[in-house]
Amino acid sequence: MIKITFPDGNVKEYEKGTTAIEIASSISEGLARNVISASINEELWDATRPIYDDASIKLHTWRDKEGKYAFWHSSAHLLAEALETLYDNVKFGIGPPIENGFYYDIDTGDTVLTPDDFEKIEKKMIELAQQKNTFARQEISKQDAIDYFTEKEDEYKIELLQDLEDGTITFYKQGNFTDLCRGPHIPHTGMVKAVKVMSLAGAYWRGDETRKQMTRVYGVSFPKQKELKEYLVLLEEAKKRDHRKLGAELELFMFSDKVGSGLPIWLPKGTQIRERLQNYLRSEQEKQGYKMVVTPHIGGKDLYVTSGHYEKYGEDSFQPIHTPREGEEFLLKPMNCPHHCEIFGHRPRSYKELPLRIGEFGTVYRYEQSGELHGLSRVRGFTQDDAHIFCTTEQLKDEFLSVLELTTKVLEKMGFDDFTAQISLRDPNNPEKYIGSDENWDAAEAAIIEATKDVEMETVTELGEAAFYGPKLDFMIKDAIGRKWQLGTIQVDYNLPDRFELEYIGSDNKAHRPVMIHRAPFGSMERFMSILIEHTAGKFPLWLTPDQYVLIPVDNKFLPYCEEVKLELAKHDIRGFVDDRNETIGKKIRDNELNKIPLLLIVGEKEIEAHAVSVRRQGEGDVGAKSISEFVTFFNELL
RNA sequence: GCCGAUGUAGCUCAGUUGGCCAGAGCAGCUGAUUUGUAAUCAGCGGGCCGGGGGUUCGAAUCCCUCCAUCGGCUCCA
Repeated sequence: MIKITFPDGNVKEYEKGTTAIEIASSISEGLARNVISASINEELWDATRPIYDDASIKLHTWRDKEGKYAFWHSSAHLLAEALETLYDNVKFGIGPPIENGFYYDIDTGDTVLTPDDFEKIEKKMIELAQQKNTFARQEISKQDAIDYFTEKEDEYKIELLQDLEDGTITFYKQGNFTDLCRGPHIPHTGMVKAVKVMSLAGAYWRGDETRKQMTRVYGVSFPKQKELKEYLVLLEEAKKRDHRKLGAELELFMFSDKVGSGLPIWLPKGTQIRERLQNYLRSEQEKQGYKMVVTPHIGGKDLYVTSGHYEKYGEDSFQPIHTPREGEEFLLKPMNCPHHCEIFGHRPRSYKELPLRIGEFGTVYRYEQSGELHGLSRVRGFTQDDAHIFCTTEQLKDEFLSVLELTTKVLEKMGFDDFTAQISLRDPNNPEKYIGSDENWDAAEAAIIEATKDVEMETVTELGEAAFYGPKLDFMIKDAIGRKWQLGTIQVDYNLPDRFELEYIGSDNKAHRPVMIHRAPFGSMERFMSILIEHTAGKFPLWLTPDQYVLIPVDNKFLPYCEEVKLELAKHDIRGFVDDRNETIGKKIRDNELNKIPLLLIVGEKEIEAHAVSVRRQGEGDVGAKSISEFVTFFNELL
């Protein structure tokens, strides 16, 4: 007998060689049917793999990440099996699960796959799935494995095998398809009830652009047909919310070939929103003692030689601007930090001035690769809601706390209430990758960890994701339809203060080097705007939206009353406009609904008599007539 | 930057064996209509068919090239 420990601490005895599925069925048959994989002693196992020793167990189903990954991973094998059945000479790279589904990188030889092939592939996958083939796990020696793929002439698998250690290699076989794989897999293919081949893309073998480009086939699969349908509806919804589409429709921003690609132009309505966001953040920052500055859009080449950016990015950036004076060169600024370092170093600083918080809505230019550009979320010119905090190591934690507080407050104000923080720390195995003393790193990492604990923020920690100059914290938010985005960031930097030889005089009357924190709650105005548009589907919070109401007269002879109401509302800081077009009321309502104006105020004879407006909320319909003062109260309650 | 797809009016899209003056709806303009909660009617204007080069008697349509956009890859100070 072996002892199995459950996540709640319960211990039960089972026969040696029992499987996770059998353990599940000892709890309930329903659970057994849904078990996909299991963690045995924190290691991912097949649910069908016999357990011979005492172990802890955690069962995974479709509901958890591990279960989904095993499910999609198995689906990737199924995809490979289908492709091998349908096409000759297909060679396989890797086929992992991803956030939403799975892919398989294949070398199709002379065959070219097109979207027209998707249906055929899906059908074959379902046909194979219905055979309810098990995923048979087999431990195999390295040589036997290489022999197998040599005979199959699959050089990609052979290359993968070269990097693996003998004794750790396993094959999985379902139906007629055998793959090199660590597992785990679902108990049998029959669990896959719905599949959709999503798209094709090129991807380099092993992510190396000097190597062969393979065809990456993306797919997604589900245990129920209904879930596939729901997923496709979600994709449709995401398409409707696409900020590039809404940005054009609502006239928030545009691009121009003549101005250049990746250089967004903010239109009046977009600008209004952007300025309101900035004003809000500015006032919150002022409460926390930030000092705003304005610095030029360009800086002398030496500035970036000092910062080290010239060496690192000079080649791939916008090239220097030359002047009539020989040898004089300026660069478009790719970040604000060097300018802010110059501000700090401008005169002697006392410890009494620290922490010194210098903020700027600083516009920067980076020559992103052409294939990277994407709407507002990846651009070549953008404005960071930047600030740099110069402080002592001892002040780090408190500064972190106040940045966390600020960011949390700001995000909640924008309607993002689901967010976590990712803490990126050093890779303990590669200490040489980082600059700065161990002491400083330890202190900075501890400060971040303690600060997030103090505010009870949910965090995930990634080792090795820190920048070479310091650890960082990134805010990850979940939007209205469940997608995750990375927003603002807080980074500790030991590098730039060093390079700029920044110093302050301590209470001991000696010079000390300050620590620098880079932080941007929004990240950039552009990127934040893109996420905000998709999160709200263009229905911005009332305080932020360009036009809060539109006045629609039943007949244009009531236009003077509209103007009167508009003036009165303006006195209460309520902004909007009168739709004075020569159109029917039905048309005006339709157009303004589509433009997502939050409040439609309809007025005619009746309203004029009662000094009122009939209120219609966007997307919700008529909510009845209100006197002007009632409307003001109603409005303020909506804010 | 790399792979693949796409590019026709402000927007959404028709338009292939290469051939009459390149079409529609919406938007725009003009006029009529004066409207009570999601599209009033009529008329008009609008296109170097992404740019350049080529093949051809003839190119939106075929070829080359550049640019942009989209989906990925790689990248993101």
